[in-house]
Amino acid sequence: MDATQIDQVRRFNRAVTERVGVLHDHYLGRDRPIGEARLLWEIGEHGQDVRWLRERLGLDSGYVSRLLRSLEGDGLVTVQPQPRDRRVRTVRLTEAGRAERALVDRRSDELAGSLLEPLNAVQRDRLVTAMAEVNRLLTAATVVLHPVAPDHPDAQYCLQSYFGELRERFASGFDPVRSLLPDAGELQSPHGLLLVARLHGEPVGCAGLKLPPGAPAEIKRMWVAPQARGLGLGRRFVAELVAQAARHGCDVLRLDTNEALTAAIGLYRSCGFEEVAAFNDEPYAHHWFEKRITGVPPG
Amino acid sequence: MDATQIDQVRRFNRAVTERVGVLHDHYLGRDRPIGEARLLWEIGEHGQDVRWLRERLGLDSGYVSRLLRSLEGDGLVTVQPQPRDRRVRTVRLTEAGRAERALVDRRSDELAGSLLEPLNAVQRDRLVTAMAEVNRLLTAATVVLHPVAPDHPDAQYCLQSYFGELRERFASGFDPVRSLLPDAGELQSPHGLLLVARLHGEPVGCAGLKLPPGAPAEIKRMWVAPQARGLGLGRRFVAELVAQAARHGCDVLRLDTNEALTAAIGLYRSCGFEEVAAFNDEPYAHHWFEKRITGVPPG
DNA sequence: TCCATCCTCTGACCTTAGTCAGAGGATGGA
DNA sequence: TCCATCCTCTGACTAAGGTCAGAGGATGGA
Repeated sequence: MDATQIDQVRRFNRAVTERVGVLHDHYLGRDRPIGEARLLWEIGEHGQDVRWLRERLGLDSGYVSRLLRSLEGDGLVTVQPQPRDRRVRTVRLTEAGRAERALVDRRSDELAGSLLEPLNAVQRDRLVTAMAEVNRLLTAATVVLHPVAPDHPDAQYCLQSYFGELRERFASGFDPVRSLLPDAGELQSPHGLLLVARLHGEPVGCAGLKLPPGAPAEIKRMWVAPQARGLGLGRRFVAELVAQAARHGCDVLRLDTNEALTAAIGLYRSCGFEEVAAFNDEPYAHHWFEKRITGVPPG
Repeated sequence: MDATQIDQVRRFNRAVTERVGVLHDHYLGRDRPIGEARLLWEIGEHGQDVRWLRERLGLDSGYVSRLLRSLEGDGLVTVQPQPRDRRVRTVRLTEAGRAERALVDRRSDELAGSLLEPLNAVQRDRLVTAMAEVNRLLTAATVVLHPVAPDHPDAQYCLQSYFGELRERFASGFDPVRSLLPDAGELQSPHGLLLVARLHGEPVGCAGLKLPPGAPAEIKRMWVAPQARGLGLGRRFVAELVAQAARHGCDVLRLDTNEALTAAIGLYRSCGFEEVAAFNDEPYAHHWFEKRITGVPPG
């Protein structure tokens, strides 16, 4: 990360917060405070529980309540107790609220249009392409990795999704019972660890590391949610597990994988893993890989 | 401008205002309101007049005054009358103010770093490249074109810069008196027009159009400031002048140019101009171009 | 020298965007 | 049935970020 890069990022931040930011508020907040406009937007076509809105926008309950009273006063929303749990209240847009939301929507379109409008076709294409790239990489940078216990709900969600996907993709199907699965204890300190990747708090991937004493460390159960693919998350998991294994004094990292997982195989190769003879009798494995990790620089 | 593009721009706006915006405030406003932090930043190392600051940040004079009193109270700035005009007041950073500004600077670096930090080297390169592209094109989209009178200060600034540049670049030098220069009246309605391009209010280019009755329209005095090159501004000028000429019922647009202006010659060719025989005896011209503009679609 | 204009400042006022403490109804498990 | 807990709401309060009108000194041209 050199100074030129930092500098470019700063120029970008300045340009974007000034231009997009100012326009954003200008277009969205034309006749109501942007707090209300955002709330109106998040309520959506089908309504939402108040507590979901609070969570989503990260606002104080008293404040949301006041914003809702204001929208209610303008006849844009109705608030009613949820039938199933009458402590919770559900907000729904009225006809007028729907129209108002459509207006906000149209203004967002106008804002986007005002950025593209002065440009010619070639420039527009380039701008949109570059924006998509920035988006993708900012999203990638927003993903955080945390070690969790294998029985944590987020871990369970990832592992179940992982098994489900293996079932679909393996030619032979997949039955966890037949596989050499590390049990919950094996992916916990001190026998190993399990990382979960989260994007905006939602789990979007996992990767386990087995650290058997006196034997090479082993990557297990690496999975990336479909919506988080293309962000370089697999590579980041591998880099992190390499660093963790090195920290535990391992000098070899290995793994087994199924021939159906072509993207994963490509990833391992490009991360410097080399194919070796079978080192276990995992019935679902077709390929075994190994990488020497001593002296691997971190990052 | 199709719906997919609009959609991508909206996704970009959302991602960037949320992520960069939130981080921005978080880093900048850690111990003082961001209004003050911005002001501190804009004062800069060498001080600024109060009225320049007001202009630059687009703030009310009373508000700026109050912010300055607050910074003054914290011992970060001193405000003194400007010697040349004692109505104007000049703000300067104190030693403490300089230190505080350096802190803001460091935090901006941190913010930029926090966006890059989770990425690997390849991703960082790509992100920085894409940000530069977005920056460039957003800047291009921020440039506005306006018709002005040739004696307007902004027009004069551009024309003088243009002549100065010709003097340097032409092998034979350049003396306005020897050239077939359209006089001020010729680039004004109804005999023609002069466009000035502005970026954040600063003039960054000009382009004139002569509309002689019964003769082809002619492009004159097209110039783009060095800091605004690479934004497609020349092409935009040409497109706008084509549209204007067409609106005045012209079906042919022509121009002459000097062999030293290779970028301009390339631009004219790629805009569909074709080289023709000399149609005037401009002493500084080596190439004459012409373009049929009837039925040219706008934009 | 006078007067209109310019620049800055102050006081009064406002909205937005919150925070915090506690009231009060609804729920669910003991 | 009771009680702790959950969810929402209200009232009281705060800071930030302004706007507006007018005061008052400085300036410059007639």
